[in-house]
Amino acid sequence: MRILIVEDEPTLARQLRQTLESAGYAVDSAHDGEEGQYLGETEAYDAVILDLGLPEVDGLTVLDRWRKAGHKMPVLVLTARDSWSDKVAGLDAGADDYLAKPFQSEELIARLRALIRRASGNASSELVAGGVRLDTRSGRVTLDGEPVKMTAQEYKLLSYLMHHKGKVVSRTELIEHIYDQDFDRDSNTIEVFITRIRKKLGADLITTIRGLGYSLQG
Amino acid sequence: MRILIVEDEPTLARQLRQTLESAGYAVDSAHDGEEGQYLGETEAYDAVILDLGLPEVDGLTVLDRWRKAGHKMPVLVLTARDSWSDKVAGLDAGADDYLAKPFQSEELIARLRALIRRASGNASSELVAGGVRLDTRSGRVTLDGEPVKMTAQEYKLLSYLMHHKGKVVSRTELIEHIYDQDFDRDSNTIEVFITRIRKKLGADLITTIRGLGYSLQG
DNA sequence: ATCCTCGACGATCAGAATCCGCATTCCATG
DNA sequence: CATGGAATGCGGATTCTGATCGTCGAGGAT
Repeated sequence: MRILIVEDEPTLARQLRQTLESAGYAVDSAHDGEEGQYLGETEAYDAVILDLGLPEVDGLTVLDRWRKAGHKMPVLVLTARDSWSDKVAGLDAGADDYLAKPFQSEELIARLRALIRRASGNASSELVAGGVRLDTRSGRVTLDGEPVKMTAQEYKLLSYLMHHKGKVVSRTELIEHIYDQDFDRDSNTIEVFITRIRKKLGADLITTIRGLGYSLQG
Repeated sequence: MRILIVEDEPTLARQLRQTLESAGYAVDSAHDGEEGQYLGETEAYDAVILDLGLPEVDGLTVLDRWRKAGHKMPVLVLTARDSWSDKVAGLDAGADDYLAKPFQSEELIARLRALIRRASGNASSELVAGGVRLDTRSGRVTLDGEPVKMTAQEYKLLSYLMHHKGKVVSRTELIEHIYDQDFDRDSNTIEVFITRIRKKLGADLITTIRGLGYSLQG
């Protein structure tokens, strides 16, 4: 999953990035509203963390423009503590959740997870396909009840597929959602990791649709 | 389906081509207005993506000339962000849709699909003929409810026929819309694929009109 | 009018060429 | 040492080509 952070304050931005990366997300960050708006329009994110107090273009404006342009990705808004009006305005402008600063990283991660889950239309934090279960809270994967050890990258790939069960996911889409901005687009890593996942979880789990991409059975 | 890209900026042009090709379109590209105009007049496209800011001949001029010459293919105009006047002028000159740069590839594909669908007079993204259903979004085909596996080329051919249900489609037309510029025009591939499609979906679906081409029942 | 013949066009098949995905190995990094 | 990413060769699926076969229909002969 790939996240965009729009936050001008360098310390907080760095801290956020670290938290998210160690939770297994691919992270891009923007330091002002303009850059944030641009990235949000251009790149494919599974969620955005948006600070409302920004230089150049205000956070609310950015959010509003995204929504008007038809971008539907979940947005988690960061507000100053007890800034009730900000919160209301944010929800009005189309925020999906909000969090008052300061906050604990666990809470951020939890909310983010919930956001992404809701966006993909899943009710529980446990995703199931065939004999495979993936718990997004603990990051554990089991096959027929037996725990399976996954590496970070394998997990990300599998998780994205399971979030989009039934849909045909192109290689490009996978690359866009698993890696951040600068990544060599013609490389066969995706194939390699698909192979590795199949080796661990069985060959039937992931179906290849030749020329289009991969798909997980509903 | 075959698309013409008229875009002078090499990076964007390449990126567009890649996106479209991986979505299964045949792509030609022109790097300035003159070339674009020529191709648009000469070749048969199912849609055109036209950047307004072009060297040599301006995009609007090109569009205007096409329309005056009676070319009716759907045109998706790319405008600079918030360039309201461009948008208005574009729509005046006969653009069918517009998209502000920058944009996400997914959105481009979605709009293109909508454009082509509208042009062929279909309301939904699902095309039906006899017991055969084709969903242009997911790229799946079913016969009497049963999913049928189609190869990329078979799918393209079928899709074109279904978009032009009832009309008699000549072999030349099929070649022009399924392959891009450089393709050997005297080859019997079309016949081969027609045979294969009939084998998968039943012989009655596609009628041969001797000397003219093929046709799908309304 | 009916039948026959011939030519043109379309259908089908088999094999060649090509493309695409897969596995494996290797190297870099931390 | 474990992991992630790059390079390579293999193998099967897909596409294309060329050859052959079948069929339709025009037009002439009866």
